[in-house]
Amino acid sequence: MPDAAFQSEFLKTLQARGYINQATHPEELDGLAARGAITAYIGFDATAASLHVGHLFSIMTLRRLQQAGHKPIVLMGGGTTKVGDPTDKEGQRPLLTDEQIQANIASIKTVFSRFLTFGDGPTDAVMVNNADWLERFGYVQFLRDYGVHFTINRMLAFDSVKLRLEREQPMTFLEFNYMLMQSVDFLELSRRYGCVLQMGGSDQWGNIVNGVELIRRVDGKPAFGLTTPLLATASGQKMGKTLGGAVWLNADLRSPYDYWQFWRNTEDADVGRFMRLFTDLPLDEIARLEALPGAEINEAKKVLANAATRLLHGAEAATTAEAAATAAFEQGRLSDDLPTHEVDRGVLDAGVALASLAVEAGLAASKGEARRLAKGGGLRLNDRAETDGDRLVTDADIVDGVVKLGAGKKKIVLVKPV
RNA sequence: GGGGGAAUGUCCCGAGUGGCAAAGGGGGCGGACUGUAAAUCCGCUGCUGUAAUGGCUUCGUAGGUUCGAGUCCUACUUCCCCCA
Repeated sequence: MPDAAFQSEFLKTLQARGYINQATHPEELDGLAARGAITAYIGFDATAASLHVGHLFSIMTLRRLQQAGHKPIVLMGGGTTKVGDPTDKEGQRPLLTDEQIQANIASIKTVFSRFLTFGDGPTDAVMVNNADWLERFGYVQFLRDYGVHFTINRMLAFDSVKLRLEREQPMTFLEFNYMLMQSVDFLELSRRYGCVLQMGGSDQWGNIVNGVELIRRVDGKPAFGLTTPLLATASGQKMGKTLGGAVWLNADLRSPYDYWQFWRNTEDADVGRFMRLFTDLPLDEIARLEALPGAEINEAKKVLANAATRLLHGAEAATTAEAAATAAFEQGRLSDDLPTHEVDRGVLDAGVALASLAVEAGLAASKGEARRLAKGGGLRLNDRAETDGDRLVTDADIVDGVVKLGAGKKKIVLVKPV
């Protein structure tokens, strides 16, 4: 992106906070956004029961849009999920059934209301499902209406397709059509809502540009695309997977405490960038915090964790999570708000192997793994490393009503007899 | 339609002579050092079980040969390349 001085509040903010990777016709878009409210959308496919931290980038982009006085559209990919986006995947993934997709959409939906204000007002967010139009086309009609606007020559040149071909990996005709469907989505939203902008991750550039061109060609209407940078940590790792699995946004899959911990464990070099992207903290405050020297940067990480958790789970959950973390890590105390696993009192009366208990509590995937963890000194029982995975855990190990299990330094589960 | 090649530890890449739970790497997890950071070093990374030898299940699918099959044979599936 050129360092063009944007006029519109929206683009100024995006640029200042580091959301922009690429944009089509940036000056034109800026002018439009400066003159009045625009409508923009981002699509989300329903491939899992929850979105994860990687999607947060997109969600926050929509939030910025609304904050700047524009109208966001959340597009659920009920139709496109059935086809499967070939982008960045080496192979085709198994096709989901209608029921799975419906269930996923229902589960995903809940998260958006925390970041966006929905309603009927001019800048209220709306949620739509592309199954509403994509599933209504007849094959011949679809080909005649839209197929004529796409050349194979050009489609083959896009990265999503080119990479597959270069790696000699199969790309089915089904997936090949994803690009058309996404383009038609944009056209459809342009017609229904006067949507002029599609945003997305940088891997979506090809898909987005196609939509922009389709609208300009078919309807002669203005249309723009804007992509966000790929989200990676400063040390180059893909973001979103830490401490055992994806960082899901739904609370039932990843507790607020874990979510808080995820942000608390941010690398030093990422703190400023993440605060700009994932919190509403003012820029000058962020600049001050990220400049904290040495270990003081940990204060900034707490601010980040609090702000990010507050956005997703609410202020109360954030406070609770911080208190639990402070107690556990800084004071070595227990807090009821740590993740808890309940067991029958009888189990402890009889005694249960430590390894089994660790598996039950979710600290290890199998007993073998738990044993290895123990042997490596990574399994702790009431804060003492326990190298024997077969050691029986009994009533005698209950301290203050719970047995405290730890895997590594950061994962703690309280086992509570009931 | 004909000919040739390929599918490996359910995270990925990838070596593999009939004795193989299967080299190596990435990733992940754990330990040390630190600041709940990064970098670095060390260990672990199929399930299950013993103090320990063990048992079970894995190399595209299904059969077969063999004391023994990832490795050989047959059929099938999928993919790649060449010819038509």
